[in-house]
Amino acid sequence: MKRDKISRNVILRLPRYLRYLEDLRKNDVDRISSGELGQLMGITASQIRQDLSCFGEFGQQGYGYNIEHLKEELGEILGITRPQNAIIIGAGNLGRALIGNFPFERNGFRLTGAFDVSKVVVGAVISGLEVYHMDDLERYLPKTAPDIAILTMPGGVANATADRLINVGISGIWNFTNVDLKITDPNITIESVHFSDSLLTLGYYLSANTETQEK
Amino acid sequence: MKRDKISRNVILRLPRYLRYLEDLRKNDVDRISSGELGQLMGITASQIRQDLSCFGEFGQQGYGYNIEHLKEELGEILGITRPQNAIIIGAGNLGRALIGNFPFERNGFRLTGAFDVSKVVVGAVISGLEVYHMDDLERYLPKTAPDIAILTMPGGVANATADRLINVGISGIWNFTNVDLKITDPNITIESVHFSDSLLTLGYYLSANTETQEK
DNA sequence: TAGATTGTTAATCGATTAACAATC
DNA sequence: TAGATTGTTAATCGATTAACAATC
Repeated sequence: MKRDKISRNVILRLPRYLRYLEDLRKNDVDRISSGELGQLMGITASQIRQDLSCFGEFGQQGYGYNIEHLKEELGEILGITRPQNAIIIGAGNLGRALIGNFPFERNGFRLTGAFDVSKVVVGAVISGLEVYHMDDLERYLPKTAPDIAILTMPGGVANATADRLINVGISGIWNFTNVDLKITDPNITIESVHFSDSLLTLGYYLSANTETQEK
Repeated sequence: MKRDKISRNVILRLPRYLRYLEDLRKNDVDRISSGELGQLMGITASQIRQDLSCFGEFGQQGYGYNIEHLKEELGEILGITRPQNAIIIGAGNLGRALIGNFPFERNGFRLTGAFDVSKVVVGAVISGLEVYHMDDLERYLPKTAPDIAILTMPGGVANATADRLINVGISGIWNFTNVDLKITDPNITIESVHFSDSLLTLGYYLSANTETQEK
């Protein structure tokens, strides 16, 4: 597959496609045309067809797309069918929120362990998941067998922790700290969720709107 | 200001600029050229100068940018200096994580209340913030005076809740639910943090990498 | 079959990068 | 002053949209 050349913009739209398809299936809709889906999502039919054509031919002329089928193809592309193990570093409020509520399985991941440095949480079991001490990372490698790590600890130690995790063989990081990880290895995939970047953006548009109204 | 035409791509980079400038200030750096900053951030000097020129002239030929000054200008643009009131809807794990740990003040917001529907949390005080019942939203409007609402409740009720909040005068939403809010009013600003979209993206790149290696 | 809709090629639009005169 | 670096205009690159032949 010539996945190398597919632009990030396309990739970022795939999960949204999947969400809409899941919704449609829940409402017992069987098929949809790119035109209808585009209307639903607020984008052009062209864009949908272009995006999907990066990965194969999933539709049928005169019919559109079979939703169940397309949903499965997208799931395949996004790796949902090949679950990866994840460990979570930092069992504070955010870590616990993810452990307790986030549907990892439905997104192609499996939580196999949590790590922290605080004596208050180490040894605890949160929603069935054991919390180990960060010092024991290596000891629990056979048990946790992590493919990726989720960083929910303070940003100050994020880069040092990331380096350590990469050293033990992790290949991806889901980064919730408010720092850009300085990783040079191109084989390590990093996805960041920057809460404050998002909120600042909201702040910008709020201010911009206010100014417009004042005129 | 002709803010209307500024592309979203530019806006999304502003918080990142601000983060780097704050870091530099912490390290007692006073000035920086677009070339140096670009190197640091992994983007071109041209892009930085283009982005900033949307908002004004903050640099000086032959010198570069005064970091403290630019930092303040960006803060101004992002509205940090005009704090907005925020209420949080949903005092579950994620809500509590935000209440307890997120630096709202530094990002131009002030938490004035939390709302939930569960008897377990209503009436509680979390990190100094009172949790009211969602039924009492209107009653606490004078006290909370919200400009925006943060949605951390289940996705199923997100759209109904958003409508209700807009009815009581909110002008922005920071959406953590995994649904696209169906809001038609163009004066309402919505910023979403879609955890699972982000994780699915990570899953895609992990799969793509594996395939490449297998070749 | 006729109508609908795909996948894909071409045209357009917008965003990023390069270049450079202005000037600190 | 000479060197450095800006803000901005022009050139390039990439992404989105439009168009259409192929075909279910």
